[in-house]
Amino acid sequence: MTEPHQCSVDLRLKILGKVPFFGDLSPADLDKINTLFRERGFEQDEVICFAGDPAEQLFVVADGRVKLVRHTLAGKDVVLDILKAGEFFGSLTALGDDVYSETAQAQTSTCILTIGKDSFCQILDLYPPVTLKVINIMAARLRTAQEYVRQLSASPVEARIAHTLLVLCKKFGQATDVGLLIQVPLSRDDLAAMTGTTTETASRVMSQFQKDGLIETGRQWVAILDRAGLEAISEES
Amino acid sequence: MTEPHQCSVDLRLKILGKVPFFGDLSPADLDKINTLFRERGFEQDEVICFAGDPAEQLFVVADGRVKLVRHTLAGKDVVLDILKAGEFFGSLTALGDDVYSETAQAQTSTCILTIGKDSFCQILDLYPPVTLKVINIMAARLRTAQEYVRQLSASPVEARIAHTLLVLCKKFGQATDVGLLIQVPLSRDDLAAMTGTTTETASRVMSQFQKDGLIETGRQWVAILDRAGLEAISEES
DNA sequence: CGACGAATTGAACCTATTCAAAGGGTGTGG
DNA sequence: CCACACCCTTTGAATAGGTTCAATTCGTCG
Repeated sequence: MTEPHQCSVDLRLKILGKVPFFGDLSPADLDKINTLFRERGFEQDEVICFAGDPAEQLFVVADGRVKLVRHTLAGKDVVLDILKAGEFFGSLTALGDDVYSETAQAQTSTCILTIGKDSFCQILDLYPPVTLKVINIMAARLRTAQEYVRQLSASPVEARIAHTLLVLCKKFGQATDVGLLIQVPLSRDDLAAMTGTTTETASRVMSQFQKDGLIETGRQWVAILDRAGLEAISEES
Repeated sequence: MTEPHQCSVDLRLKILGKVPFFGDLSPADLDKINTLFRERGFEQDEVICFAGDPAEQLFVVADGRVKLVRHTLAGKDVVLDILKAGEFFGSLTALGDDVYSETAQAQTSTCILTIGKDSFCQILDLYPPVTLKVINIMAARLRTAQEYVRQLSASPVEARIAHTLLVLCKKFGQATDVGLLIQVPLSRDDLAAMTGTTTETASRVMSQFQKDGLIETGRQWVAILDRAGLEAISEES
């Protein structure tokens, strides 16, 4: 059931074209770049790379969902982001004795394209506009992380969960007859790890949201009914 | 007393050479780049750029300390970082409808070098290695921000304050006869805003640390006496 | 249908916040 | 040079928001 994904060559090209920093390249260039990537499939819950391992690869999600996690000594994990097709993770440091700073785990069955950091540097050399885009994306991610910090510092749990739901909705939302369904298997545990709280508290808040008619939710799924309502809560404090 | 700083041309070149992404350039190149920068002085507490303003400049700290702050609706500020000479902030997005995501405030009297984002893009065009370095620095900052997130999510106040003191010590510490003195005017308010807590709690924790012989502290200053002790606390949880 | 993992709910507990008031160092003006 | 005022800091007591631990219910997959 959860067989590792495989992608056709066509799909690979399409995915690489969707990667933000390759978007503007010609098909010929994309084709050349494509040859530098290898492909690997991962089953659900399988770990793609471990925090602390030497960082030698850059990964691009071709299909599926990937969860970026930081571990703590006490075993309380923190989920930093959930990625979809076209997004990348792993080593972005051209050189240095670096290790992966977070663990990447397949949240669904997944297909990943990988490239060695040397090859990636070659690409940057060959296509300067790509480099600029990479900087822009890094800047955007930095801003997101800082916004995350602000929320953790200053907002109560309710607001953080509401905000997280909205972010997920924007990224993974799909209109259905039960509202905007978030296309990610999302447990209370995951949600807690994304908002810096506990499973129980996440559950309580979600129950309340459901009672208030803001969302519809069940085992590993969430649908948003009232975006404006969630926005109001997310701005509390 | 708190006159805006001015820098000599020599100092400017020295500072620009210290900026991580210009470090490897030849003196001639540095000189050329220098002409693209303007200089501005700021007094203590003066705001250099406001969060929300159109982001058109990149700033480099030439002298002094600069505090990066995010504001919340409730007026509870969050301090994201404190910068010293050679560090940069402001617009790093080459293009787009962007605004500054945080307010930058002079924590001491300060000299700042500024460059328009177009000029900065020119530099990136001319010196590809600079671009790579920028990516590396962005990656490092992203990692730092994510570590910050992890701490806020998973560690108690004591650990976060201990950790912050260690980070500041590493960056601003100077050996004196009262221990490693942190060369930044640091109020309990600032510390609270850096660790996502309140002034009162920060004060209590600092008092306890002092009682335990870990630090020596007073009005707007801190010295570290026992690094290992703080490290032990920062790893709690 | 049965069993396991996920989600819910309750109650006690605890950390950190809030509100309030008092103490101290610094720098300024008389 | 001293005194006052201001701001930073400290401390206390009450409160609240969230955690923890434990038990139960629910949903989904095999």
